[in-house]
Amino acid sequence: MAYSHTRSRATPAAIGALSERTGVKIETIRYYERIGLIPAPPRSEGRRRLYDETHRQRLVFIRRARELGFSLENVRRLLGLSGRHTQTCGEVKALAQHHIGEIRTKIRNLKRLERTLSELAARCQGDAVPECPILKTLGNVR
Amino acid sequence: MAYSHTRSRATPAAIGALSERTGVKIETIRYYERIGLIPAPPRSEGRRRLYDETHRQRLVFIRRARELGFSLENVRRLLGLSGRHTQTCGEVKALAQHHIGEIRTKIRNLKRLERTLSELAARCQGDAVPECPILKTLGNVR
DNA sequence: CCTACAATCTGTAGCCGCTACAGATGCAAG
DNA sequence: CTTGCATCTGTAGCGGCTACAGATTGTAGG
Repeated sequence: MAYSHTRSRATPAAIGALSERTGVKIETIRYYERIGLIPAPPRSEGRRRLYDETHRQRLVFIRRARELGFSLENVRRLLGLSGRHTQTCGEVKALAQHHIGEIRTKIRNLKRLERTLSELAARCQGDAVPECPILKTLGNVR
Repeated sequence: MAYSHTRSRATPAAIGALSERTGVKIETIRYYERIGLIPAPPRSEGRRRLYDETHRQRLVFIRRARELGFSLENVRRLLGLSGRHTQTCGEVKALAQHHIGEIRTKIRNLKRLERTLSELAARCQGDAVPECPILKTLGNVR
C-alpha cells in the first residue's frame, strides 16, 4: 500500500477507471475529446485510451466548472486562461461575473414565473368550479 | 370598418399573418404542426396553409403556456385537458403545481450556484494576486 | 400580360450537452 | 479456450427550435 500514491501517478488508467475517478461518464469523456475540450490521450497496443494524472485533473476541472453552470464554451475559455497565470486572473473574474449576471437574470425570471403560476394555482379550486382559471389565462375559450 | 370583426373571423389567414398575430415564428408554427401540437390546416389551391380563428387561439394558448415554462410535452397535456372541462380542472392544477415544484428546485439550485460563484469572485482580486481562487477551486494545479 | 419581388413551400442540417444504441474488437480470469 | 466484461467507432436521438437552400406561388407595378 506504500506504493498506491506512486502507482496512481505512474500507471496509466483506462477510460472506465478515469470515469469513476472523475465522476464523468465514459461517453462524455469521449465526447469531450471529440470536441477538443481534452486532448486525445495516447493509446495502448489495442487502441485503448490511456489516461494519466494530468487528464484526470483537467476532467475534474471541467466537471466542477460545469457544476457551476459554465457552458462548455466558457469552460474552454477558462481552460485556455488556466495555463498562463498572474495576468489572467482578471479575465477569469470577468468571465465569472458575467456568468453570475446571467444566473441572476435566470433567477429573476423563474421567480416571476413561480409567482404567476402560484397565483393561478391558488385561484384554481380543483373540480369544484367549472371554469378553470389556469386554462382561462392560457387563452382557452372552452 | 364595421366589417373588421366579421372579416377576421371569416377570412383565413396565411402563415405570416398568423405568426404576427400570435407572436409565434413561422418556422415554429410549421414545427408545431410537424410534431402534431397543432392540427394541419386546410390549404389554398397553391398548397399554402390557411388558418382561422381556432388555430390562432390554440397557438396563443401554446405560446402563453411556453412563457410559463411548460414543456411541449406538458403543453400537449394541457391542450388535451382543455377540451373537456369541469372534471379536468383538478388535473390542470396538479400539472401546474408539479411544474411550480420544478421551478422552485431550479431557483434553489441557481441560488446556491450564485452564492458559490459570488464568493469565489469576491476572493479573486483581479491581477493583483498570482493565485486565482477561482481557477484553484476548479481544481487547477497550475 | 409581363416582370419583379415578396411570401410561402419542402426538406434538411445545425445548435447544446450529452446519452444511447449497434456491432466490432480487446483483454483478463477461470 | 471460452466466457464475459471493457472498450472501440460511428451514428442517431433528446428538446425546442432556428436557419438555411432551392422550388414554387401570389401580388403589385408598369
